[in-house]
Amino acid sequence: MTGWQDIEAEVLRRIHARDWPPGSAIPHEAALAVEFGVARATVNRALQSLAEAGWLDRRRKAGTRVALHPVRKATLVIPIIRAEIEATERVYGYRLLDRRMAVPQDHVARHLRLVTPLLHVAALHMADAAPYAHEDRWINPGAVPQVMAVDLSVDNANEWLVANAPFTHGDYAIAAVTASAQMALQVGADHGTALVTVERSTWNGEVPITWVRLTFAPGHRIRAAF
Amino acid sequence: MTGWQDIEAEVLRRIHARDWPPGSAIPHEAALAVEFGVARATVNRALQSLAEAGWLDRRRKAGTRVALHPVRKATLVIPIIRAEIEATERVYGYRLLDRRMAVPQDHVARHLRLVTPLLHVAALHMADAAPYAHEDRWINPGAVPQVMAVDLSVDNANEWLVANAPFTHGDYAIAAVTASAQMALQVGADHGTALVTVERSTWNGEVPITWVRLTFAPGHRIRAAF
DNA sequence: TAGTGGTCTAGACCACCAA
DNA sequence: TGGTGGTCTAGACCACTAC
Repeated sequence: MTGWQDIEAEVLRRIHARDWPPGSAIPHEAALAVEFGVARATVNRALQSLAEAGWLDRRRKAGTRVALHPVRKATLVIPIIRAEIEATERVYGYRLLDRRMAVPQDHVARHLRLVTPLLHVAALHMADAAPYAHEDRWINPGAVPQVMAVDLSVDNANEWLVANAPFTHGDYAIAAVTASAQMALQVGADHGTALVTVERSTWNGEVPITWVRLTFAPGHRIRAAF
Repeated sequence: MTGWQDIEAEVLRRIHARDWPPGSAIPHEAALAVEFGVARATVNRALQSLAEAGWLDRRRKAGTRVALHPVRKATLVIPIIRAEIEATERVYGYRLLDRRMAVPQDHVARHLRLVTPLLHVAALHMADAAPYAHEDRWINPGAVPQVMAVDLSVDNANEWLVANAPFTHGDYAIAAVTASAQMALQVGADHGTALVTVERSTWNGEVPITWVRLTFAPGHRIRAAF
């Protein structure tokens, strides 16, 4: 009846109720284990979960304290664009705009720490035949040589890479840009409209895989909950 | 020598190395426990961690499989603006622009499910005396009556609420807007510039606490790693 | 219904670090 | 240096669900 999630909920209740105000120390694990009538490992599991969520600060010997600034974290899911569109009952569409080997622009080269020619891909993702997002991508063929043989007018790079290019980590940046004349045309916006962009790069250890900038159609919102 | 994090690393290595390709089943906990020479609980800890990170799909009876689409999650830290600015060695500044009771705009009222008058606050956050972000906030005095007595020209609402208004959850939306003439003036942009906005609402159980929209100065980027 | 993951226990030892 | 959290173990029972 008393699982670690019950204990987590009760501790969180006490934090919210200010029984244990921010900055204060809470009883140590052994004491809570006695109070709740469970093994210490069970309390430990609950408190670790709360610490990971940012509610508690735990240090050996110093004990456990309620976080002063509950640093909440919102989790952004990095989606497959097709899935994101189909989740809202719309029909996904895709069109390849460009595919060529080229030396990357400075900011891409610097970010990926590569100056060799890369595979450049431009494409458009559509929802119910309306533009959804423009994709501007550079792929490192040194990391995924097989990509050169893929017909990217059929398989889109987004999905092919997810399925075929393992990565260990990456980074993510969201910004706002004013639509250029060309981009306005692509995403169905008026010239000068503000658009959301997401830039992402992924790595496999020290090897850069790809850099991509998605420019979304006007009105796009990136949502998260916490 | 063999802790759960070592096992996590080894499993992740096998996933990256395609020893266990996406979609394939991996050995069950008991088998891995034997292979690594540890207790099943230790293997369980490692696999749970990987499942939470999105690398594995686990279901009772069905076993554990490598995720087909490694749904990576980027973690957005929700910052105290002062801390964000001071982290880059700049001097934080704050100016209250407006404070009054008012009936909220439609979209705010709908979002918070409240039609009563709320406390409206407008303020400017600065970094080294340059505009950093404009804050447009509505606070529910029914949830935090003490806020009415706070001198918001000294204590900024952002920090006061974090320290004094416990919340259980919230939501988050990022968008791009074209700077209005007035907003352009506030954040030091040209009229028509694209600006990043972040809208956030927080709740304490069923009780809405506050809705806020931050409009950042031109060029602002929201970053995350994964 | 049986196989798999989810969790609990009681005890133990260790790592860290504030006092 | 002692108190605290971090982790491991061996065993157990339970919950879920594919078959």
